[in-house]
Amino acid sequence: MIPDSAIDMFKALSDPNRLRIFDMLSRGETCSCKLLEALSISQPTLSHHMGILQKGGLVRGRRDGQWIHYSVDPDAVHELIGYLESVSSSDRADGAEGPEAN
Amino acid sequence: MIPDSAIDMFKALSDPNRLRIFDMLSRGETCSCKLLEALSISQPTLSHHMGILQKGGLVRGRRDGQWIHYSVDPDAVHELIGYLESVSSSDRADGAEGPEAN
DNA sequence: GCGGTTTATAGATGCATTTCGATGTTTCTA
DNA sequence: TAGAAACATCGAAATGCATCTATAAACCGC
Repeated sequence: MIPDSAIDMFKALSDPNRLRIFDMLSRGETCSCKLLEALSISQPTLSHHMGILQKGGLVRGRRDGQWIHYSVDPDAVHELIGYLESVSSSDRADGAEGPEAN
Repeated sequence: MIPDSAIDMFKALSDPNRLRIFDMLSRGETCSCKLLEALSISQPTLSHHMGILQKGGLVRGRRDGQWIHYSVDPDAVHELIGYLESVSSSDRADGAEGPEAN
């Protein structure tokens, strides 16, 4: 079956700015200031995107005083990988019936 | 680096109907008629979605007379898996510098 | 070539999304 | 408690997207 969260995850990664953010975070925990420097978008727009990434579960924020440090949630990424692997394997685990014969 | 095709792939999978189609195709080659039966959308809408899935590279169509049979392209899926695996691993292959220390 | 079937395209419409400036809220420091 | 900095929310504008109907194009059997 398709995980409930898959749509939100794919949607979160389907925007160029968000995918760029995701990619930056994959290199290590990063604060908003660094993201703002790199992305040439406004602060409210960044806040909006971070909300979508967090709602999708792919990214977590850790408050450190005034700043928030964001990082990728590996478990969420692995969940997505697991689903894609189940798709790419020819016989699926949830009621598969193999390739069609027509 | 982010693969050029990643955005198109994520975008292709970020719609409920397209993800459902993708999931159906993962169980084996399927013709449009079956997809139309399962999805309660119009034929032009299905054609639109199949175009997006194919442009993203995730799905291929094979013409057989009047019909077109669609299937998942495993290479494209593996490319996406590869990217996500590079993200979830702590040290990345393309100029990573590890977690921040701040 | 003709009628029938399948697929693609065109045009329109309503909804969602991205983005911004302005403003509010939270948090630390003095 | 005041001020400053970071972040979130609000309201609005612009764009994008999913969906439909109508129509065209491709394909097959006769």
